[in-house]
Amino acid sequence: MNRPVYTLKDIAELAQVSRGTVDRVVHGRGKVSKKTYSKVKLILDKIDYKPNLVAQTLRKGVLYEIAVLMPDYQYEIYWKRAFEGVNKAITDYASFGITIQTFLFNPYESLNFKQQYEKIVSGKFSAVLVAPIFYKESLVFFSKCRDAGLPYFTFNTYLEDSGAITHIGVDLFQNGKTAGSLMHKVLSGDDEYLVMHINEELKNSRHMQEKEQGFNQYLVNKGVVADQIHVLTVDGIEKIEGQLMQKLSDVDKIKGIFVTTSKVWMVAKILHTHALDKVLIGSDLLEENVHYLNTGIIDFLIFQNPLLQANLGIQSIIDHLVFKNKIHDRILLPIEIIIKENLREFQA
Amino acid sequence: MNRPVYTLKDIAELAQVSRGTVDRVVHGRGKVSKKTYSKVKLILDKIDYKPNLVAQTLRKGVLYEIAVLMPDYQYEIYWKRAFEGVNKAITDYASFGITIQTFLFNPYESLNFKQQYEKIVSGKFSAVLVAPIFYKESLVFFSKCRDAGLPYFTFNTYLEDSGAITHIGVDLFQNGKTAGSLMHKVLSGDDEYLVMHINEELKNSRHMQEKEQGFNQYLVNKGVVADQIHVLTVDGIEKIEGQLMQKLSDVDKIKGIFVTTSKVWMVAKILHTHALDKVLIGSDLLEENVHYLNTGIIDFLIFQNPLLQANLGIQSIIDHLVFKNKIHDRILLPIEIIIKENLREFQA
DNA sequence: TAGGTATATGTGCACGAGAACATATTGAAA
DNA sequence: TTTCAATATGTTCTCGTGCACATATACCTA
Repeated sequence: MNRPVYTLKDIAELAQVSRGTVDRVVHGRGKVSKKTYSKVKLILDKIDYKPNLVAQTLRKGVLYEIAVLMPDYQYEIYWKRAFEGVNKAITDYASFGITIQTFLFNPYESLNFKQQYEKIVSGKFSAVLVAPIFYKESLVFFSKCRDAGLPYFTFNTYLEDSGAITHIGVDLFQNGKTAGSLMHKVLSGDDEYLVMHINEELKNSRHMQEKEQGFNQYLVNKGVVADQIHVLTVDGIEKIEGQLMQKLSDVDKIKGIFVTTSKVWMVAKILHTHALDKVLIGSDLLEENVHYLNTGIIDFLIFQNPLLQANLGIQSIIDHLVFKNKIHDRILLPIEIIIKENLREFQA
Repeated sequence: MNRPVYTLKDIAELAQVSRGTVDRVVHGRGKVSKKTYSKVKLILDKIDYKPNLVAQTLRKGVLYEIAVLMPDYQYEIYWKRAFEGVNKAITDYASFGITIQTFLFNPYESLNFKQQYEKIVSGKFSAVLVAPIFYKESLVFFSKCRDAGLPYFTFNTYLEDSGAITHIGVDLFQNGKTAGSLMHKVLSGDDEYLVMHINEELKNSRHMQEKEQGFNQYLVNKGVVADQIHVLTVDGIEKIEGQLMQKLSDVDKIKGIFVTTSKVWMVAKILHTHALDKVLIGSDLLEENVHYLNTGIIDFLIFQNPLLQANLGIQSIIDHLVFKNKIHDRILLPIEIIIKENLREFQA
């Protein structure tokens, strides 16, 4: 079953050369005659030599340094969990010679994003994990990484053709479908639906679109007619209450509301003060959302485990660096459905 | 922030003794005078010396050997995922000097369980992870472990006061509450509920009880009266259809069925052949269950990620052995709610 | 006090890889 | 053919631990 493990010494003996020469072939450090090179290379390939990581780490002190570039949770609490995921990875892998350095940026300042990525590009990292929430700036960053020969991995925000080795995230379309399905199970035949976009920031707009489309597609497949699905886009927090109440009084058959962003608690608050009973679905485990889930105003929260995303991101990088595995282009994480009763374990 | 890392050599210099002496103090190998011992020990404590794992692994070849004792999925397909979780851990940690040996037993033969654990007890393992599905036999095993000074961790099946260092599992009561909540959201006021236990094996009975209690408690709290909740215990697969159809014709207000075991697909099959439309909730991602989830007969599956349980089990052991962390007594994993729309990612 | 034996302490090697340094081999020009 | 450089190959030391072995003290007895 298990093939024997060869060391440099073994190979040196097999090839009748010295360890140093084998080492040069392994690392392509030149200074090897063609003849010896091919002789050693042949053996190397046949036995699929993998250097002993432990020895490598002991010798080099540090095996790999990984950079993480993500928003600072001081500005957006959503990122706190992702940060924790990175921290977990830091402690988990420190003893094995892998160090991780975190670069946080203000998610409302693309300039700050640039400042941080400059540090990474000019540093001496083996790979970088990034949450590319700024579209244009990220493309520039990627091209700089390619120039520097720095492998990059993305999480949270998917950019098509980014050139990232692996992306770790969730399928937003499916996320919307999940919301649609849950709501459809709970409501009955001629009830009507409302999709709400609470849109402080343009950078989220694609996210919201995808979710809406998934939501619609599910319902339409189930025979809900387009007239039964309403959309409300609010582009300022102060306008929410007015616009929502207007909509609900215009269309009193609306029985379910799907909020595409994490600001669902604002809707919950409004429903609560007006004593309105609707099926309410939102995203993310913000403290406020959890509160309204517990009080029963929010029925479902859909959760894209940011802690796990970040943690898996690091793991993928290590897989790539250490084990040289060609892994998946895209790792899709579960879309978690959260209700009051299964909330606790997700908060741990 | 980061304290400096001391090596044996550093400490030897600080204490004005040789590396060998420090080594003897660290490992308590005797042959050290009281005076030197306390001198070295003092320094050791002050700087909180932790041996370099990498060097240790290089020197010793293997750092730790971990045994896993769990059912063979050839007999019960549920365990396949757990097995995969263990395998993942094996490949993940192999390079770091941690080897894992798996001992599978027939979950219908307690004798086989004993045979396997004997091998572990008489082996040279550093720790063991066990799914203690046989109550009495497990207690014996635990006491043998304690005698042998072998730390043990449990997963999947929780035994109170087992003496395990950590248990990894899900809260079954909460599992039942989750089912109750989901069903209550979907059904309306005077619909009635049915809890089904499909009980091939006594060993599952406690599981099923806990789930039923959680289910009941939730509904009763919501004002559902006890008369609306029916229970059907089936103790032979061949009797399911007869008993179920009898029940449903007796009580035609039953609109939702909660099956406490993973055999929910059998109920789905029956409902399907009789063209009955009920809200159906069950457990576990068996192939058959997934099929009926996809065809819409099963509405929700509640999932206790066995892969993650096993994987986290190994991780806890490593935390304990390598980092000597005193961690939690009990790790509770999320209760995952699965519908057709978010199924895909859980199967990966 | 010499001799011997416990007991205490110090030293050297191995683990496998990496890299600096040392040595050997080639080839071309004088 | 000699000389020198360029290239090719071999050797040795380092990383931190663990353990076997070597050496050094202390203690006891004749």
